[in-house]
Amino acid sequence: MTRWLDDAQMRAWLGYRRMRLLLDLQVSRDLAEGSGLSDADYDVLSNLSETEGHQLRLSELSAHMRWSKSRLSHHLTRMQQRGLVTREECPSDGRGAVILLTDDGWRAIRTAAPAHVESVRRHFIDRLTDEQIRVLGDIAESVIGHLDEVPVRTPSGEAGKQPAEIAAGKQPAEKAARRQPAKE
Amino acid sequence: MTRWLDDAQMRAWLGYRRMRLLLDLQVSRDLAEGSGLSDADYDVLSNLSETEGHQLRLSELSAHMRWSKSRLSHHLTRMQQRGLVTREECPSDGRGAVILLTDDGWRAIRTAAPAHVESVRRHFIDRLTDEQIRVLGDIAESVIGHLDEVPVRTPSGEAGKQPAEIAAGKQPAEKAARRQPAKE
DNA sequence: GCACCCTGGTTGACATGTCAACCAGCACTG
DNA sequence: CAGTGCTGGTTGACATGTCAACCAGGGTGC
Repeated sequence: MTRWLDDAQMRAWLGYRRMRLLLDLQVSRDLAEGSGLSDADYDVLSNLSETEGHQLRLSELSAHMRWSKSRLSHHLTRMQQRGLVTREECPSDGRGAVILLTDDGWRAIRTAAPAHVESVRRHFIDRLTDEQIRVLGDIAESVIGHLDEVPVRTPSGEAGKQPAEIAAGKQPAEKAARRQPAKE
Repeated sequence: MTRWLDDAQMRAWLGYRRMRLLLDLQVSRDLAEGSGLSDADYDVLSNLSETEGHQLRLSELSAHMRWSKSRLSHHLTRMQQRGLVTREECPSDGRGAVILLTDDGWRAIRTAAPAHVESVRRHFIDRLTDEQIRVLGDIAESVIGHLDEVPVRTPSGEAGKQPAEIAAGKQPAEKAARRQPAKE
């Protein structure tokens, strides 16, 4: 006996789906036009830019982004060809790969960030009330909290490794303390 | 002078991004495992299933889904090979293509729907309070209302053709009035 | 040190999405 | 009804993502 959704639930779900469709489309388009970076590029750069030394093991990056290693590896190859990142051997683990943000990569994301935040504001943040922003934060926290427990689908174990942290701003860092633009 | 996001705004934006990442991943995985349908398949079938006669012009479908005609055409070719839909000439316009839901397609979505709603509930709806659901509906409405005005990016005009409608449940229809599972 | 297995990462084949070129059919003009 | 141009849709080339196979290096037991 299926428990279908009632009107309000349907409105929320369909609304979410459509918002997602339109919002992400618009924001990535703005990003790409303004900086030549794709959504995925920005995420990668943003994660790297936040770390100590602008570098991260491939596996750490993939775990945090929830990307498969394969996907990340492929994507890094392309970003590497564009000079945004480089790969280096890992000193402590012969198999490992350390991903390094290049100067160009660092410059790219710092340049892209302002317009990106502006875009996020225009299409999203500035359309919401403070109250809505607060509630949305709560909603995301609940949903994420639940899903983060679901192990990442891997053949054998290695389950829920990610900290339950939700935030962790993502931006060219620097501007210190107050986190900035970012995305996922 | 960039107006960076403050803490609450950052929490909402990053939360949204991460929720999106995890939630959509989980829901599509459930869907695929349970029914062999991809997210995209489900959307297409769902839109067709709601129409009079289970058919739609390709262009109407693409406009409503906000997919490019190219993408839709490619996807339909694959779905056609799997017997979920068929293409027919349009009687009123020699160039046109009418997309038809096949019996198999209809059966496929009706079969998939219950588990899909269940999945949406488990990972999303049931984790939220009524209040949160209401506010999320409002949020989506605002954001979508704004974005729907932005014309679909096409070489020449044909701008904002889509009705500003947000909802329009998406489900195997039938169960009449009260709309059901669905997804964008 | 060796057998054995697990882990980190890469790779190739294939699925899916994007972009631009293309083509046939409607529509308007003269 | 020829000329012109726009529209609906398809196609091929290429970008991106997924999946499974593979491989080298690390870790453990002996």
